[in-house]
Amino acid sequence: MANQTRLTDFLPYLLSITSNAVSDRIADEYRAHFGLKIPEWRVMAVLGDQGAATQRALVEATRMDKVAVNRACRVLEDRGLLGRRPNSADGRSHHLDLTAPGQKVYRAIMPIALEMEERMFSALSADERTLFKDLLERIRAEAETTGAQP
Amino acid sequence: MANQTRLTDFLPYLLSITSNAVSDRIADEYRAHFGLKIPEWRVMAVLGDQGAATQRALVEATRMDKVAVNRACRVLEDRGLLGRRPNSADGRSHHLDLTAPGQKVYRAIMPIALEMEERMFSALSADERTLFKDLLERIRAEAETTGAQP
DNA sequence: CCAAGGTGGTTCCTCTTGCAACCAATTTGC
DNA sequence: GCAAATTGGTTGCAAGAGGAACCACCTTGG
Repeated sequence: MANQTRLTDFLPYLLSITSNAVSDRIADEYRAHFGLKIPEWRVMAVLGDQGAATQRALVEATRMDKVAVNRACRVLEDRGLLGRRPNSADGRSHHLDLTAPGQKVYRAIMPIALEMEERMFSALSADERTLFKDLLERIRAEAETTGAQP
Repeated sequence: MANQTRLTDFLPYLLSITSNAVSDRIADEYRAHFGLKIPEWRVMAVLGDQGAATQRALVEATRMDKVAVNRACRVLEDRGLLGRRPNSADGRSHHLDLTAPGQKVYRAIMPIALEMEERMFSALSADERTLFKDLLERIRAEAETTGAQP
């Protein structure tokens, strides 16, 4: 076992600084290419992949706060990348979907996103990436089980 | 290869939400037990392990912004957990170190921190943890090489 | 039906975070 | 030995994130 009193050996610390390094790098890229922030990119990714959704559905799909989803949607709507249509089944919400320009941007982003992921994780083999995903999933599941208590 | 157009298959996304889940969980714990935020805890961890240091050294050790370090130190100082002594070698900076009460808190925190890490990563075997650390290191190195350009 | 409670969405406010400008002290170059 | 550049630290500001309160609409129980 390594010296477990060193900050640089704490897994949560390593996880945090690695995640930050990757996020910063990616945020720069999205902003430079498309003027999109990460929340906005996430919303587009879900809509482009799954098609129309309500904000509620987007909150679940992106694991973001509903306020963050709302803001991202409004920005995208203002830029004409996203449209709202009344939800006949529920007057409180709308169906959100990419507009034609939105889909165009989406199709332009995807290759860049994949290429960036490729570059970012080029240090890992295909097997290692699969394993890494699996480890992350298990850690997250564990971290989320012991939730906050009122 | 998995469907690479799903947000939930993107490694940066998985990394981000996992890191957030772990960080939130840990932040709750530190606040509940000691009223410490993560930046403050990191400073204490480094000082407790390495002994006295300047803010500059803490910035490097914790990979936090110098402003974050400064604020964390001031909070700890106000609580009497950390002391400043003039740096005879450089009048601009001070040597910061844990006070006696600070060391007491440090010794109380460490077991809890280790136990929390243990609980959080209990889904992983010892080998998997080592591997996970290694993967994180490689990813971070890669993400940091391609830095921002002016 | 209609009152009470629940839910999607929005706004407001607070707290945190990071950058940029700044001050003081030190080092470097002439 | 002093002006210029550098560095450690501090302050101020502005953007981001998240919580709580709120509105509009829906659902359920009497």
